[in-house]
Amino acid sequence: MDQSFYDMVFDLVRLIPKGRVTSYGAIARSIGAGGSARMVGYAMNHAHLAHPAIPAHRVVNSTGLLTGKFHFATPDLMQELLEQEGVLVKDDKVQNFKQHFWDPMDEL
DNA sequence: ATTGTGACCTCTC
DNA sequence: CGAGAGGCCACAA
Repeated sequence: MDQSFYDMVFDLVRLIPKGRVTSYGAIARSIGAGGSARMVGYAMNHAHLAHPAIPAHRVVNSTGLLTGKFHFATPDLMQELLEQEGVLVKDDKVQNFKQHFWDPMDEL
C-alpha cells in the first residue's frame, strides 16, 4: 500500500459509523501500527486539513475521554457533535463508551 | 543524519 | 484507586 500513515488513519476514521466512537489504540493496531497510538493522534492533528472532513470527534482515547477536544475549532464542538450523533458525553467523557465503541476490525 | 515532539497506551508501585 | 514512568512510530526543523 502506498498510502501513508495519515491516509490509512483518515480512511479508517472516515469508516467510523455515525453514533459510534473508537480509540486511538484500536485504530493504530488495525492499521498495523502496533502501539503507536500517538501517531494516530498526530495524523488527527492534520485532520482539519484533510478532505473530505474527518469525523475526528468520533475518535477518543481508551478511557473515552475527549482528549483532543481542544484541537477542534471549539472545545465544545466535539461534545456537541457526539451528542448530535446520539453519543452521550459528560465531563468530556463518553458515556457507555463500551457500548458506542466501534472496533475497526469489525469492518475489516 | 540527528533531535524533539506528539489528539496515546500499558505496566508497575 | 491514583500517580509516575517508559515505549512506541512517524513527521518537521
